Amino acid sequence: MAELNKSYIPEGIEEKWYQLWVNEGYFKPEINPSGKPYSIVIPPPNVTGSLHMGHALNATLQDVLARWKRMCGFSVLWLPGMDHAGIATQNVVERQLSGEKLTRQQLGREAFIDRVWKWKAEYGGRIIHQLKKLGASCDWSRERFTLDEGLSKAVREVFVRLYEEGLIYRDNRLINWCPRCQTALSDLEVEHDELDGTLTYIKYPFSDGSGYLTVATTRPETMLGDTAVAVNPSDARYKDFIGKTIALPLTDRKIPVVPDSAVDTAFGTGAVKVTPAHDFNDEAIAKRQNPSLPFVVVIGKEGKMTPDAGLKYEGLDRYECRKRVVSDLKNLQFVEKEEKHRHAVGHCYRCKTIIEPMPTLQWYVNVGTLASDAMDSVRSGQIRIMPQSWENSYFGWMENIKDWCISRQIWWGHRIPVWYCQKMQNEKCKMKNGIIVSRQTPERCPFCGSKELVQDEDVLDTWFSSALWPFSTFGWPEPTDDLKKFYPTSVLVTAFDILFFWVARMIMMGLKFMGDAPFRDVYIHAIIRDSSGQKMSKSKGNVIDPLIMIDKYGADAFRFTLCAFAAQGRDIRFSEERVEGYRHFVNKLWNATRFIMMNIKTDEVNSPIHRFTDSPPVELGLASRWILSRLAGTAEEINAALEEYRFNDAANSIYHFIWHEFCDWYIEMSKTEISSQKSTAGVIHLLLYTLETSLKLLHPFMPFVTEEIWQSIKQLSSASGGVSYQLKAKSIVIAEYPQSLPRDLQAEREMSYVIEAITGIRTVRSELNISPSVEVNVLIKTFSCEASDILRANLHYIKKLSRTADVTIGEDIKKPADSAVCVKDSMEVYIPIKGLLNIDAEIDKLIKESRKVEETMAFIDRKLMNEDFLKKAPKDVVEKEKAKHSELAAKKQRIKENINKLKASA
RNA sequence: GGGCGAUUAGCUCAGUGGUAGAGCGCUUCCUUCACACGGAAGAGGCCGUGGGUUCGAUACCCUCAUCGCCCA
Repeated sequence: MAELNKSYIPEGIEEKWYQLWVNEGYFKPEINPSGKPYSIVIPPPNVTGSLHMGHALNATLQDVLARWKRMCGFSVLWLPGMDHAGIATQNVVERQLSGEKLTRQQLGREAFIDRVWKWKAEYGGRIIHQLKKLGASCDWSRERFTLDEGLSKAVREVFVRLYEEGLIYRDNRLINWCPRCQTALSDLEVEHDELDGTLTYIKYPFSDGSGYLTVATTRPETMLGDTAVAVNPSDARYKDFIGKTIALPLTDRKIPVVPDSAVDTAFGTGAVKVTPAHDFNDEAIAKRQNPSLPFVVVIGKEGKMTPDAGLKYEGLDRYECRKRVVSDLKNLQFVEKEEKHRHAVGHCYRCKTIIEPMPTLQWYVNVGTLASDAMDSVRSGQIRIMPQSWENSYFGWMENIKDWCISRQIWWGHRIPVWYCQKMQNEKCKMKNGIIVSRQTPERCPFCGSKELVQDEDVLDTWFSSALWPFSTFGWPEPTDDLKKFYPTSVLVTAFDILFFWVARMIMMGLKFMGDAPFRDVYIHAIIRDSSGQKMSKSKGNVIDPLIMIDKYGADAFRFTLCAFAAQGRDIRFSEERVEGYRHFVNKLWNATRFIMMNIKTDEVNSPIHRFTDSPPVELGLASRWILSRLAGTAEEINAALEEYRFNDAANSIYHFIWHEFCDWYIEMSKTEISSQKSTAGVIHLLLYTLETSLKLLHPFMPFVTEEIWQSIKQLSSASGGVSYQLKAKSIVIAEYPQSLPRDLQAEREMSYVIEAITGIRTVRSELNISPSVEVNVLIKTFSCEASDILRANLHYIKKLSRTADVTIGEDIKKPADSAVCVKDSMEVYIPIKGLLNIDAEIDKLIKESRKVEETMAFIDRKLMNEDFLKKAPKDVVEKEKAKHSELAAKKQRIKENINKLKASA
């Protein structure tokens, strides 16, 4: 028989099979044309991105589901793609330009966009290649990009429809402005980090010279834009000051003291300066006043002070200005005191620059009804969020959702389909403010006919196009076959950090435009941290590169590790040792295969193919019946676990079966047949069948090694004439997933006697330090004739696996003098060793065991003596406790007898 | 400040209303004809604290402590 390498080496093998899978079209849903549809859209990674641990986990879990469902006969579509990551990509290319001492403004819009496309062609989409290395079974023929023509069409369609329904509007209000990226950001794109700051207490003198008020602020430079001081009308300290006027220091402005009940009387002095143009709370106060307070913009889009800040400060950076303002105020004796103060400051999520609230004209989506519909869909169970605990976060966010700012002042992205008529030649056009919103680029103004149209300079938030991903990728707004077949998708697999950014918005858009939720299940998986619990980040230098893991340990071991870790709800502490452990598992499987292959004698393997899928195979021996039943049990567990997204349970289940049942027991037992002179056809057949089925169960988790072994077995049928064991499927990818195999609980029960006997003997041998090469004689006293019968029938296994010569079995066996003993649940094992027995040590061992039994008995005694327990506990529980008690009593008695005998012989 | 989560073996983590499991590590023995990336046998845990519910709590509820996350 052809021999395999001594250990599994993934290099080369992974690429080879992946190529074949793609070439054969296995990842296309058409491979199972009549199957029920099962679809997943990948959370599109950034075009700038490269595979990190989060992606790897995310993709692995999706791939497990896709491969499993595909093998179950579903018509599986896992649709891959990327998003254009507007700000991030633009930043990357601008950085490249700055190396050439160029700015995008110098290049011009069109040339810049060309440049970005060129960049994408060259560097973008690295992650796609990396997903392939991981083994992702995506249908690459359907790969999409958010800036594709089709997806762009969908974006326009949605924008126009929402505008026509009045759900998209333009407004001038405060937004989060990133002075570095030079664009507006949505609330979600701002990260709040705690920083140590200073709370400066500033005296604001009344203009009538009657004293002063003190206000406290963390941003002294914004005082230049103050247009009021607000106090809580219920605050007795300040009631009388309402209506007075303040002479704002460092300026020549007079500003009023106004009442506002939202002012926190406990913060600072209870009087707050109001800078409507640079603070969201202040904006709200300003708008509540009647008439509303003026907005004075003192910080410009570059983060530098404007002329309105005063000649002295104009052009200064905002933080430079802060220093100057404080020192100037100090010189004028306006600073009362300074306190250290820790507070949250908003940062741009892309570049970490501190954001600046800024009044600008932007486009917004009114999310009110969209959000309430999206909440209903989860409340009604139309969408299941798993683990369910995330529903709280979902509802919490949706209930407090604010309108979504969707315009960005950048160039890379979907240009807003809005044109402004420059002429506004008639009333109708004036009424519309010359705003034209259109699916097609208009040639003339539909209202007044003017040809002077200017398109809005801005592009849409990347998430606006991502929100359409579950249907735009299927060809919407065209009524394509894919759309009909695969929408709604079956499940969305993602991490919680984009639950709001993306998931919530997809639900809103899906409900709105498809009339149905975009997916049935949302499975939220963990975030991966390093082994000390820190979030992995480039700046911390604690990033583990998945590709290095793959190179080092193979994709299979790496994937399996991720699955085994996947239970943890919120975070995973990744440890490389774990990957190494699972590489050992791959090797174990490999060697099990090797063992089987080495023992195939081609001229003997010619029994008819029997796949054991129908009736329990009664004609087989106990070990074979047992392994088939355990295989069936394992398949049951895995299918049930995957059905509920319990990836770790599924992984552990197959791991335990292959290593600790198949290898540790069945293969060891099979050696009795193989080493005998009898025909081995039967046992080889069973070994092959169990291996084949195990491979199929394992394949979604470890696609490569399972295919490699599958193909090796497959070669047998063609290469060696006599072997009739054949694999139906051309590739394991399209083999049938094992389900509903017959259990044989009787066999499992019987086998437990054999295992008990073998482990009992091994325990004694080990305790007595009997060399493995020495064969001993053993006596087994069983407590039932059933046990005796079964042990006798399987004596060959016992002898082989426990290295014993003579085994005497019976219910009335007497413990020989000078023998060591092991008391098990259904038998006692004696090994006579003349003269060599350390009687004191034996007695100590038994006393220790007896003590353990007594402790447990005492616990049960307490229960059984408790009348409340007997009265109130369920009957079966009481019965169980009673049975346990009498079992323990018997065991205790047996141990005692053994101790007495040992004492007598001493 | 609001909300959420975690706390179980040396480490990383599963888990269940009826005195606890895995992997790694550790100890002892074994290079037995698949595998030392292996085999066998072991040691190791008042299941964070204090209350409550219950016949019974590691598990359900509350308090506190520690750590972490999200949102302001």
